[in-house]
Order: sequence, then C-alpha cells, then structure tokens
Amino acid sequence: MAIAAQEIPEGAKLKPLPRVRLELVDVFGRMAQALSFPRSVGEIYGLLYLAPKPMSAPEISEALSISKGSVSTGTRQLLTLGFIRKVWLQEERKDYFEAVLELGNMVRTAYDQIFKVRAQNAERRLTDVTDTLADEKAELSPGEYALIKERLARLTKLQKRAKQFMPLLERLIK
Amino acid sequence: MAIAAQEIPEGAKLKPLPRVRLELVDVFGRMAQALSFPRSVGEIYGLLYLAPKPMSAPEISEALSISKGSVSTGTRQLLTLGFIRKVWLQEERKDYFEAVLELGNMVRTAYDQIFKVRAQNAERRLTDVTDTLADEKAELSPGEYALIKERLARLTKLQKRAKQFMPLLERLIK
DNA sequence: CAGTTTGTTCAATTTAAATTGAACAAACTT
DNA sequence: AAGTTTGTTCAATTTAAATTGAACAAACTG
Repeated sequence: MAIAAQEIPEGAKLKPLPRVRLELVDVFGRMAQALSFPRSVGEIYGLLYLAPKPMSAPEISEALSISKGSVSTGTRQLLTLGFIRKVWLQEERKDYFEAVLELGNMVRTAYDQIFKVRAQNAERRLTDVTDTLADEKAELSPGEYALIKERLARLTKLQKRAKQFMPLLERLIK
Repeated sequence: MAIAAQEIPEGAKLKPLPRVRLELVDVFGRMAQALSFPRSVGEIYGLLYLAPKPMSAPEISEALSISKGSVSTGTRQLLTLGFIRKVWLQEERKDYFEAVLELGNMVRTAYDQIFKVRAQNAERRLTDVTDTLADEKAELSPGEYALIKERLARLTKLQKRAKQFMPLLERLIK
C-alpha cells in the first residue's frame, strides 16, 4: 500500500507526542548542548529513540517544529556518527530514520570521530609550537629559552601519556 | 601623572611576547573552545603556562588585548578549576597568577567538576522521564507503553553501567 | 508534459554566549 | 582629605553558531 490517501492524508497533523516522548526529546536536546552539539541534533535523536516506527524527515520536522533544513543537516550528522540509520520502507520514496539503540556503538564512533581526532590535532599543534621555539632560539634569552623548553617538554610528555592511555580507554569501551 | 617608578613605569608597553608564547596562547585558546570553554580562558592559561614569572591581571589584559572584565571572570574560572593559582608577590597589592603545571591535577578537577556533575544530572533527568511514563500509562496504548518502557530501561541500564565505570576511570586518572 | 514531494545547500536571520566597558567598592598613596 | 590603582559585577554590545527559509535538483505522479 503506497500510503493510501484515506488512511494517512498527507497534510494532516500527526497526533501530538505523549509527554514522555517530549521529555526525552528535551533530555537529549540538553545533553547534546552539553556535548557541544546543536540542540536540534539531540532532539532528533531523542524523538527517534522512543519512536514506535521509523520516521520520515517531514514527520520529524513537524513533530519537533524545526525546519526541514535543520532536519536534513541534523540527520546527516547523526548518520555520520552512527547514532541513527536509514531504513527503506516498502515502496516509499522518502527516507525513513530510526535510532540505533545499541548505545555502545555510539560511544565508540563518537570516541573515534571526536576524541581521537582532537587528540591528533593537539599533537600536531604542539609539535608546531616546539618547532617555533627552535626557530626562535636566537632571539630569546638563554634563561627564557630553557624555561619554555622545559615546559613544552612537560606538555609533550603529558601528550604522550595521554596517547598511551588511549588504547586502554579503547579496550574499555570496545 | 604620578607614575613614579624608575624601574617599571606603570603605563609602559610590556615587550611583545615571543612567537612561541603567542602560539601556545592560540593552541590553548582553541583547545578551550573545543572543550566548550571561552576561548579567552584558554588563552589566559596558555599565557601563564610559559610565563617566566607570575603575571598580574593588568599584564594579562594587555598581553592578550582582552578587557579587565574578561580577565577577572577568566581567572576566576581557572582558579575554580585549579588550573592556575594566586601568588602573593612581595609587598604588592595586585594579585599575581601562575599556571599550575601539574596537569594531572587539572584533569582530576575538571573530571570532578564537569563530568561527574553532568553524569548526575543525566541520572536525575532520566528518573524524571521514567516517572512521567508511569503517570502517563493510562493514556498510552499498551503496545506503545511497553515499547517506551523497554527503551527507557535500556537507557537506565546504560546509565548504570556508566556509573560503575566511573570509579574505574577515576582510578586511571588519579 | 506540468505539477508534487523530498531533500540539499547556502545566504539571511535569529539566538545564545562571550566580551566589553562603565559603574562601583576596596585598598592603598600623597 | 582627594586621587590612584585594582578588581568585581552587570547591562550593553559584539561575535559565533544554529536555525530558517528560499532556491534548486532529483525522483516521482497524473
């Protein structure tokens, strides 16, 4: 059945969400913000997490009162992170989305994509700073040079320790 | 103009920072942003980290070209987190600040103040949602009720696992 | 074919957060 | 005493990020 017009008229308002679902939308919205994701991204996940069946982009847009532009970018981010997946419903042309419930996966992907990347950036930038120090040696007093060198060495050491620590963390979450 | 001091004329421009220091200011500024702290907070820490001696608020303000309001709020945050400390220099009236170099401490405090608090909030909010579900049971179809209940149970389970996991994490960073 | 619907992209707008700067109090100096 | 300097607070402003909405392309329908 190709979405029979009698059953689900296209323009009709969907029935309002139960309070539990609204509340979880809010919880995930705030959580997203705390993790410096756009609130709307968290809300979309929160909506899908308690959805009895996959939801289309227009449905999400209406349920959360957010624009389809935001739904499009939000779902893209969530797909990239592996927090939701696309499901191909019957003969439908629309994309349907459902939440990935195995939150363990999520943590893993998020870790790889966010934490690991940031750690690598930090490492690279620290190397750059150390290079600058070498370049600038002549212009610095011996005392200041020594002090900066020692402190950068501390940072590098810490960075190395963090790096060693990562595989352990990986084992714990994988 | 009463500006006395032969040695350190009050209004004088401090000599410009060496490039290494500017670069580290930038590195910590960006890092702060990534961790959703104000950039200026990271910059202050980056400045102090390579400072040969403690710096006063006005010095920080001038070196980073940020207002004294920002220096005041920024140093307060860093003090609270244990990232910097006040030092009482000679007879001076001004506050002087220096970076806490033992970054291990920092990680610990940050963990306690940020991660732990957030975990507790998340726990409380999840309980609230579960309560709402109970309240709303009558208004939901049995199928939907069961589904939501099961999914909230999943979340609670995850939350419990995360909680158990925390002491382990604590041992690792402490 | 023209007309819908879906979904993406991006410029314009809105919103939230950081930053400034002015007002003020406190601790000094002359 | 009056005048400096330091540091805090908070309302006003600036800045950065999220969101919208319009333009567009793609995939369909009658």
